[in-house]
This record gives sequence, C-alpha cells and structure tokens, in this order.
Amino acid sequence: MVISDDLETVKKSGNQYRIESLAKGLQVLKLFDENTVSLRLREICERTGIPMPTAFRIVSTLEEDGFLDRTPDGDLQPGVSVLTLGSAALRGSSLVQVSEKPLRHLAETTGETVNLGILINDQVLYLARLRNADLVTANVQVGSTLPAVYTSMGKLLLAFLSEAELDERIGGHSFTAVAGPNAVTSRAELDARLAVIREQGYSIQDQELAQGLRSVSVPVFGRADAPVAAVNIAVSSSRHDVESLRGALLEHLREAAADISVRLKAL
Amino acid sequence: MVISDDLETVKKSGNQYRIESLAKGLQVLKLFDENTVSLRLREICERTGIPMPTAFRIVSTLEEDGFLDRTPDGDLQPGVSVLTLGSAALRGSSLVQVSEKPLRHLAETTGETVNLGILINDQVLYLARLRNADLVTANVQVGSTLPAVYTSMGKLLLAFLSEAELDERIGGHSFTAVAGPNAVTSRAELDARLAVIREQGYSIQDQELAQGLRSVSVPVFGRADAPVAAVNIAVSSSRHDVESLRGALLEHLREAAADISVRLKAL
DNA sequence: TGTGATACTTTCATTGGGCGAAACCGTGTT
DNA sequence: AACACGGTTTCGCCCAATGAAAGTATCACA
Repeated sequence: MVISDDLETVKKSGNQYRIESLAKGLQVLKLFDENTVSLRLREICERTGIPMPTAFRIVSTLEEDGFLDRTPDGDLQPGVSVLTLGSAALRGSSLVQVSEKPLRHLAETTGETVNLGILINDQVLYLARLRNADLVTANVQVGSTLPAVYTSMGKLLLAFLSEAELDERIGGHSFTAVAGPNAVTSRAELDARLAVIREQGYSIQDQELAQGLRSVSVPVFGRADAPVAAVNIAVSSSRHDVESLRGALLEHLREAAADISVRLKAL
Repeated sequence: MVISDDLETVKKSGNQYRIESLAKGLQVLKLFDENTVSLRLREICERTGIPMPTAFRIVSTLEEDGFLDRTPDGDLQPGVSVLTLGSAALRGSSLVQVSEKPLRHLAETTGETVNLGILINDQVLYLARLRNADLVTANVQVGSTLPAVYTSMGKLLLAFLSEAELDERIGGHSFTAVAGPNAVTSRAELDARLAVIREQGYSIQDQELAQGLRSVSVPVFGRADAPVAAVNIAVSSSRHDVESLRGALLEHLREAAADISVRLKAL
C-alpha cells in the first residue's frame, strides 16, 4: 500500500498505526519468559533501553491491570491477567479441546511422549504435550516454540506450504543454530527432505534437534485441505530406532490424527 | 498517599502514573476470555466504548507484537505472544513445577479430581487441575478464577488472613452471587465458618459453589508460616458425603500437601 | 446494475498526555 | 558522614495519540 519510501522517513517500524506507548508496554511484558520469572525495574530499563521514569509508568499501568505482580520484596512477575488470558486462549482453542482425548489415548496405548503443535512463522508452537517417564526428552512445554526446520512436526507442516510461503517463512534462515548431529544445514537439503515428507505423508526427525532424540509426526486436517496442526510421538533414541518409528507407532499416531481430524470437521 | 481529593479532579483511576493508551490496549486484550475466543473490531468498540479509529490502531499494535492474530476471515484472536507468555508464567512458577508429581500421585491413588489454587484478592486462581472421569464437576480450568468465599480452597486461604487483610479482600462482598444451596450469605456466617476452618486445619465445601459438588482443601506452606496455596479434592455429592471427605481422602490430601510443602522449602 | 448498509481504513487538525531530564527520596554501605 | 544505588516525583515541552469526518471495500437485496 504505502509506496512512499521515497523519503528517509521510513521509520524503523513498518506499521503506520502503531501506538508507541502501547508497544513499549508489550515489549516490557515480553521480557518475561520461561527463563525470566521475575525482574526489577532497573533490569527492565537495561534490557529495553526505556528510561526509568517511563518504565516506571509502564510498570504501574501493567500492575494496575493485573498484568504484573509484585513479590513482597518488590520483584516484578507476570500477574494474574497474564495467566488467565493465556490459559483462556489455550483452552479456548477448539483444536486443543478436541485433541485432548485422542492425545491421552495415544499416550496411554503407546506409553510414549506425544505432542500437538502448529506452525507460527518459522517456529513450531507446542499446544499440548503429554510426557512419559523417559529421562531424556526435549525441554519443551505447552507454549514453547522450536525452530520448525529441526523438528518432525515443523518439517511436516513446512512440507505442505507453497514455495512462496516457504520462502517467506524460512527464506532468511541461517541453518547455523545449535542443533543435533543430523540437522539440515542448507536450504537445498531442507527442500529435499520436505519432498520426501510430501511423498510419504509423515515426517521423521532422527537426532536433528538434539543427540538422542527421535520423533515421527503426521498431519491433522480441518475442513480445508491444508493441515492445521501436527501430532507427534517423541522417543529416546536408546529405545527406538528409525524403523521402529515407522511401524506400530506410526500406525497409532495416524489413528490419533485421524480421530482429531474427524472431531475438528464435526465442529 | 494522595490526600488531595479536595478538587473534583479525582479522575476515575487512582493511579497518577497510568498511561492511558497502554491501559486501553490491555483492556482490549482482557476482552478475550474462556467464553470469548474471537472478536471483530466493531465488537471491541462496542464492548469498550473506544472509538473505532483508536481501536483500529490498538489492534494493529497488538497484532504487530503477536498479542492478537487474525483468522483468514478477519476475526481477531489471542496471538502467540499471549500463549507463550501465559504458559511461561504458569510453568515458571516454582509452585506449579514442584506440585506436579505430588498432584499426579494424589489423583492416581484417590481417583478423584484434584486442584491447586492460590488466593488473588477475593478470588481463587486455579494453577493446576487434574480431572477424573466424573460427569459433573465445577467448570474450571487452569487459569480460571472463582469467588473465594464459595470454595473450599478459597475459604481455607481466607481463614489464614488477618482480620485487616480479610476486610480488605472481601469487605465489599455482597454475598448475592449465584451459588449453591449452602453458600454463605453474610459476613458473619463466613467469619463463623473461617473460625471452624482455623480450628480444624482443613476446609470443606458442601454444595456451596453449586448443587452436587463437594470438596475438601488443605494448605500448602512455603518457608513463611502463612500458606502459599491450597490443594483440594473435588467430588460429586452422589459419590461422597461430607463424612467420606473427612476420612481417607483427607488423609491422602494431607500427604500430598505435605509433600509439596517439603519440596517448596527445599528450593 | 443500482442502492444502501455495514465494517473497516485513512486523513487531518487539535490538544492533552506521554516523555525524559533532573531533582528528590530512602536505604544500605564504606 | 559521605556516597551509591534503586526507585519516585516534578516539570515543562512538544509530539504522538485522538476522534470527527471522509473515504473505501464488500455484501445484501432489489
């Protein structure tokens, strides 16, 4: 739409409608993640570059609305609103609701760790996860994201994208992240693997994410003919080789995915 | 602090540091809850009273930062940032982490629905919940809140507050909400029940929240001598009478709570 | 094809609210 | 007592946030 990048007034942000003060507040909220349980005002300033009085006002506002809480000693933590919002969003998703029973069944019949994930840009977002008792598993939780190209769910979902969409999402990927021994290291290699996945209809990851981890994924379909999500079974390499994944586990996985797909279409 | 309510400039909000535009953005975010999965721009305007151009800008900003997503047909939904933030906050809480195993054990040995909750103002916030197969249960999920005075966990946690704190939290409570047949209906009645709870060290709710539901709760302690959370067992009244709750179930519950407390103190 | 309604997008002028420098405060440390 | 540090409050400037109003796209119904 905006053709006028003629002047140097392009601004850093592409959105002409962005409200700066709101964006700053969101930026502060996003500082809190799995590794960052609590922060002090000073740390918020350091990490964001926002001057202290402004950060103070932002924090006051976030606190007032329950998005931040203060521990007795003044540390700032995500507040109730964040919890309620997040859980509501997660549970509100019909995909998650509908998957609950099939996933539980899958986990029980196979005894393995199972996951449900969707594609967000170049990342896989884990929407549900049922862990088994394996000592070594990927360190992900509901809400975590991982680079799509190193995971079986991610590659599966990438495989169903058009060439253009694929470019858009992973065109800039550097393939240099720390990953497992068999990780893809170039776009060409990725394209080849995606072709195989398209061919066989399922996706396997053999120690691509990390040493010792394998997984197999299949698609979940909604009403449209593109997959809306992926389900997988993740195992320790010590207990299952690649062929084992292609056998009974894949069969159970397919049943679960089909079950979820049917329930989705029935909505 | 601010003694000057002398002028009529008291303003609706008590916070002199509030940033209006940020607050409005948060208000929009909060529209999304368990019953509100998606909204249109027009609905956002109607529900908040924010004029459309402003709402448009707010939504653009929230979208840009991943706090809102747009379905193919333009409906607005909570975005990835909300999911990741919320789950991170939930999982980041050491209380939830530490409770996982004991709660699972409790659920398995008793076969009942078990919950973990904390007190937020006059509400109980459910941090963890393991449901059994009962047809009728309270319609709560992780992240849900319920009025403390109608729940066993809530009353238990209220019972440990000082008179002043109690006043502050439920001083304005009207006791008129739709609740179960045995719900407390006055502050005096509540005080009496809290006294009993303090006496016996556990809390029972017998169809106070809703017809057909009973539960029993005990406290979880951290390093301080006030409880940090409550654990409960929630049953259908058709399968357990009140005396049954006081028996073996209470015993198992106490063990789980003690287990969690020990783990908390070991951190 | 035309008419109108609806929902959203863009413009624009006006102004109040957001902004950061700087001063201030409280607490702990040397 | 002097200092440092983290947080709070003041103050005045000015621009970014605001909403009225105009513009556009889409759909429904004739």
